[in-house]
Amino acid sequence: MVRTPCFDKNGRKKGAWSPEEDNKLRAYIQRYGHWNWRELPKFAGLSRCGKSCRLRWMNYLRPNVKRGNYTKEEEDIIIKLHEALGNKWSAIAAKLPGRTDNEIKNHWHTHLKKRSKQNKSAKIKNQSTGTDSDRSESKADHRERSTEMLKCEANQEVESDDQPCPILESSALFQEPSSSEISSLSSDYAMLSGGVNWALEDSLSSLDSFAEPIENFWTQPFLADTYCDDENNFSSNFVEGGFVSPFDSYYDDDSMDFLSQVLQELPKS
DNA sequence: AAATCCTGCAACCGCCATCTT
DNA sequence: GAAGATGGCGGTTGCAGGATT
Repeated sequence: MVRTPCFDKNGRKKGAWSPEEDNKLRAYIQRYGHWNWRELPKFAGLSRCGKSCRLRWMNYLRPNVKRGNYTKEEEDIIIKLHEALGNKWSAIAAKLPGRTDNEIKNHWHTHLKKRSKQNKSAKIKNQSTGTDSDRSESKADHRERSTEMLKCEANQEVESDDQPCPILESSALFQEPSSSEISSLSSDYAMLSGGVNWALEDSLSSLDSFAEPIENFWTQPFLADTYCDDENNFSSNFVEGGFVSPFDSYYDDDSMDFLSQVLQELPKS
């Protein structure tokens, strides 16, 4: 399901990421943050382009990225937001904590696009005839729709077992920084994650072999700016009893208003 | 069992916006 | 204000694995 690794003319690797590369990137960003995506691969010991590193981090490695198993609520929100915003995947992703724009885009194209079309056409039919629209649909349409409905039902069953908490709960308790804010927060995650140490320990040994000393002019200003205040304490903005504070909302008021508006418009189930 | 088709998703590419010099 | 550098976004592609023939 992934591209086979290869090298471009500059000798930079392309294609699927190996676990070792993941570990290196994760360990580096957790330690130093991503101060410059273009330069980062050099310092992290990766033969990748900066864009590739950024994408890998944003879509796969960064903390709190939810994977798979979209809830019905999430799907409804995506459809609603897509109606309102169009293909503004990053804007849509900003309203769905833990979901990346790429993932939402993929999910839209593979699952929701069809469903959205069907909803729209059903609405139009209902408006034009005012009667049961199912009778007029073709066999092929019906089969397609039935399959989709079965899929939805199956998903819901799984979700009810595994993920009882819908999006509302995650919004309130599982605050996710926007992609731009991740930039400055990633380093804090690194320092604060504590129990969630990922493969840091494993990777640091290899990291040390190439990493410049801490006095390196690239890293030092970054560390000073983002990790600590003048007293070498962690920034009080992010620390609360050793965790990222849930009370500093990563969303502005407009975002939250918009989201609650969308949620209110969802049909009560 | 083999061949072909289909699906899902990770990753790449090119463009545009913003920032820096 | 211009030019270059960088980050971010959306569209698209490549490919593994499952489904179907």
